[in-house]
Amino acid sequence: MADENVLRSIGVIARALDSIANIEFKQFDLTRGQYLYLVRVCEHPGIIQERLIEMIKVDRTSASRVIQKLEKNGFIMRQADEVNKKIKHIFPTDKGQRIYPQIKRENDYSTTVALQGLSSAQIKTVTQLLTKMSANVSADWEGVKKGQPRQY
Amino acid sequence: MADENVLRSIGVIARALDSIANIEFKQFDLTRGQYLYLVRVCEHPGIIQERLIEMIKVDRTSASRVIQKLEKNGFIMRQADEVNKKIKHIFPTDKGQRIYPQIKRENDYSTTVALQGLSSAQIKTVTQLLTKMSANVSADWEGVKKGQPRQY
DNA sequence: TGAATTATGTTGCAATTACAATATTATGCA
DNA sequence: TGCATAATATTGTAATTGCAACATAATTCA
Repeated sequence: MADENVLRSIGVIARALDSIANIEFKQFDLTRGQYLYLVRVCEHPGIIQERLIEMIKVDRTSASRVIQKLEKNGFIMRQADEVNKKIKHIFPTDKGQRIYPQIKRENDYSTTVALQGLSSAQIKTVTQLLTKMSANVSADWEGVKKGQPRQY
Repeated sequence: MADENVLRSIGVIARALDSIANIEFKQFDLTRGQYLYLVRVCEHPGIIQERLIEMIKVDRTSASRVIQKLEKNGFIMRQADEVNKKIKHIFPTDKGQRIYPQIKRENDYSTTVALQGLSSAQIKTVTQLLTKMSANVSADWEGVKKGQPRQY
């Protein structure tokens, strides 16, 4: 079944580029996994933890710890909501914002590498299809994380 | 830059489906990450660790430990090479082989979910493009893992 | 209106992961 | 032919990760 290679390729690309990014961001004092959160916080200042979790599909306990660490190390800061005592808004600090262009640059470079040899039309196609696939798996992830087994 | 969404979608799909798989394989006494190795060993009996590492793009120390654990728990067995004392061939045990159909079934189901709404032509296209992208990032991964910084 | 349920975030604990260093063996080269 | 280099795998260590349980607050519902 050739279709299975879709997910295998996705897994390989994700692991390879994640590993590369973690290694490359060590020079900015970002430890494993931190860049993933920091870049989203920079692009969505004021976001709350729950929205981040939904956006990037990570475990809530991992997110809690990474965000604590990013705050401790001065990359982000958290602000309580004025009305809703349950949520805290996350903002990048100056230090965090200064690193954002490097993360963008690395991400753009990795994208260039990954897309090498693809035409503009193919890039557009693969982008659209992956966006759809991402949306497709989203519901299953939420359900399984909430303890609802998938039936198959 | 819309192109950056390619890698973001890939990351989301990979994390979501990996998390789902780890949760679903707990019932087969497979712990986090183990299914990834076991399925490849079942499909490539006799493979050596180095080849597995290249195939799935994981850290060699992680691979060493996961394989040890899989052996300890009776899913695989290792055999020294007759000629080359440095390599060990990895085979699935009966126990390991019995779980293979379940891993395949889960993987097929996840593929079905991910590809929902895509036509056959689109599936073929995205498969081909992802295979190419996977090959594209492979060289960078090997270089960076060997300590060679990327220039950009 | 008050209890039940859901939402958001955190902590204890144990397992996993990866860096750095190490060990052993095979291969390359002068 | 012997030394240097590369290849394959492992271990010590510390950091990260996720399950299960927990805490607090908001929302739902009878």
